[in-house]
Amino acid sequence: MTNRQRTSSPRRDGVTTIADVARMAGVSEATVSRAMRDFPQVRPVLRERVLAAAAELNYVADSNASRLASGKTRTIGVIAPQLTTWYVSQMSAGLEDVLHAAGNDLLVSALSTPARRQDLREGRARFRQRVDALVLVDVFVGRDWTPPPSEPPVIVVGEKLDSGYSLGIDDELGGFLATRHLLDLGHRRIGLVAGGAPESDFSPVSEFRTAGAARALRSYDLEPATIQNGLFTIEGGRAAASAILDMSAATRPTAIFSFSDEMAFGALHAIRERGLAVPGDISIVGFDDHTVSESVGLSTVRQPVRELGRRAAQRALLASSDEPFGNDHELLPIELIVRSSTASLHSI
Amino acid sequence: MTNRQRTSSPRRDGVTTIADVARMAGVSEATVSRAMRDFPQVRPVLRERVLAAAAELNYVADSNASRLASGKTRTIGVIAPQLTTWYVSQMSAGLEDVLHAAGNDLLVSALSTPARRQDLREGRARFRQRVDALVLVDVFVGRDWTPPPSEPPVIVVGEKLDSGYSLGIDDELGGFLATRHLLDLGHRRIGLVAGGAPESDFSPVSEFRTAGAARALRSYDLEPATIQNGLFTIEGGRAAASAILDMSAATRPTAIFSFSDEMAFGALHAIRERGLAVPGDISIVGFDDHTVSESVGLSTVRQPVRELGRRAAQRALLASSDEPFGNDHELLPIELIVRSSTASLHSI
DNA sequence: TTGTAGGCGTTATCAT
DNA sequence: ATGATAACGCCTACAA
Repeated sequence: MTNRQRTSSPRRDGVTTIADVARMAGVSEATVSRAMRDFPQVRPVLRERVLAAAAELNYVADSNASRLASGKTRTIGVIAPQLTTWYVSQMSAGLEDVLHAAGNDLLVSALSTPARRQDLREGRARFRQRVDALVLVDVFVGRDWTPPPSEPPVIVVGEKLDSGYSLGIDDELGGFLATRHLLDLGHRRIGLVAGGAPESDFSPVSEFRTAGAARALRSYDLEPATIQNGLFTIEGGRAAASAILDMSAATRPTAIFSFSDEMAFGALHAIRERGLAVPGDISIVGFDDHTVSESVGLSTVRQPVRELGRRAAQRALLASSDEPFGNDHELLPIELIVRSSTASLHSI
Repeated sequence: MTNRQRTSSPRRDGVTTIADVARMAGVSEATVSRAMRDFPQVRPVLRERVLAAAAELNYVADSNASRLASGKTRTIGVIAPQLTTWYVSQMSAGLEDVLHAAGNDLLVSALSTPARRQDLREGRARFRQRVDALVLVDVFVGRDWTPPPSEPPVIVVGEKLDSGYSLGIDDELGGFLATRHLLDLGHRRIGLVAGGAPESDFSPVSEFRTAGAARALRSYDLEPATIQNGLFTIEGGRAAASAILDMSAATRPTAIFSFSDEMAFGALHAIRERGLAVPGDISIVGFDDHTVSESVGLSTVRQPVRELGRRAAQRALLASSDEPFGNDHELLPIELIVRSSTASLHSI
């Protein structure tokens, strides 16, 4: 006997369900479901009636229920080491730009410890089964990594993957451009402020920028005067610059290439603290084109971070659909921006 | 006849369900559910067996299903006008700090248009039925606003609500402190760079900071020399400062109080573009203590943004539980930080 | 074009 | 302490 006559009022306080709308519109739940999702086959009359009823009742589909039933979450997750860096916040904004337009949500998480990174590698990711795709920003999984099959598709930003989808910029080229700029200005002793987690080695990003710098220097038969780890933080940049400024006058660089603008801000601080002038006493070029860089006149290599976020989102959306998942590494263009923090060595 | 014998293999590719674990551990689904959630009543032996099976099968509960069944999403949403500001990214980091520790997720969204703000006011919020609580950052709903009953509980950051829970800082005091600092240095013509959306009036934040500035000025029988809208962006700050610098020498302020550090960065740029020096020709004090402010020597009023985020998260968690929802406005301390962008008028 | 009804995977209620 | 089993609210074959 199937007369389990549904209690007509929703159990939970005042939340209207699809059944309420169906009743009010005088159609079946299926029709409501279809009408709400703009399925073409519903007759305009009915669609109208359903929409009106839904509006009247202030109805929205319970996303958990839809997800359970459909198997799609309409949610993309983003994971980054820290949420406070300029880079990550630009990236998130770019992601949100397109995800929101596509009716998807953005779930964010910081990946603080290396242990958690390990989890990720092994398929115990944070957002497992909660997202249709995962965007990894500056979480360096290793280029040979392949997401476990139990995981949602992954888009990696900032590292080139052998297989799978990744995107970023040409870091080697960026390192080359920044360094050549300094060489063109006559600098021959150039210090590098690289970045990476304290326990780990440098990040792949740093590796490539360093390689690019080395390539530029090689044409003059030179090597970096020093390489410091600035941890990609302002404070780290300051410490790194301090160490550089502590070098003896004979070996101290006349120019610094900082692998992020934020580290360059810290370096500028250290330099000024010592009463030195930029670019009078020392030149400095950054990387990113941080929103503040123009204001402080920092020469830098601009990368289109927000656009990177948008592309990543588009790719994530694609990956979350049934589309066959492409395998490639997309590169966005970068550009050297010369401002007032770099000057000819001879003009000093 | 109820012999709808469950197909024993999961329908979707390779995803293990609670049934798989139950079978492997030789217990019921209910026990698996309880063991996984650390319910006290499960015998240690069984718990072990379940956990082992779960680990073996790499099982994690499908969150949509749990949510549907339990009615709790274990997710908090945050909505802000833009995601790229320093303030919002600090806030998000603070939220994530505590949410993650509590096993909750963070859903983020930008609230770009005023229309959407209207939606929010009327209970058509973006994350309706997707989150256990909503944190509104700098989304000014009006102090008399009360969330519609159909909505999740709301925590408002940056605006004091008559009823409901809100938190922030004493903006009036902040405005007072910054302005008194300039007055103490001998400045008498002080320009304000306020903020607010282009179409709307100033934000409540700006209102209060302006009021604080006015109070400080009043003790000298003064008024602001000018008030410009810098839109809380770097570029807006630059434009606002330009407008101020265009004033005739007789009326041009000798000091600027910018309602955010980011606008101050833009202002610094505008000032230096004209070949003017800070603080030699003009003093400037900001608001926030942006991460970069120390590097550029900007005097400012520090507010503990990340901590604000943490508190908001704690409150959101509380609100999402069954706890009765407190009604108050929590204020966090602020502090004037004097650096090198402000100097005595007479030392010029 | 619309309705019927059987899942989706988990939690919660009730027995035992 | 454990096990059945009915929700939870929606979607999607399939039938009409």
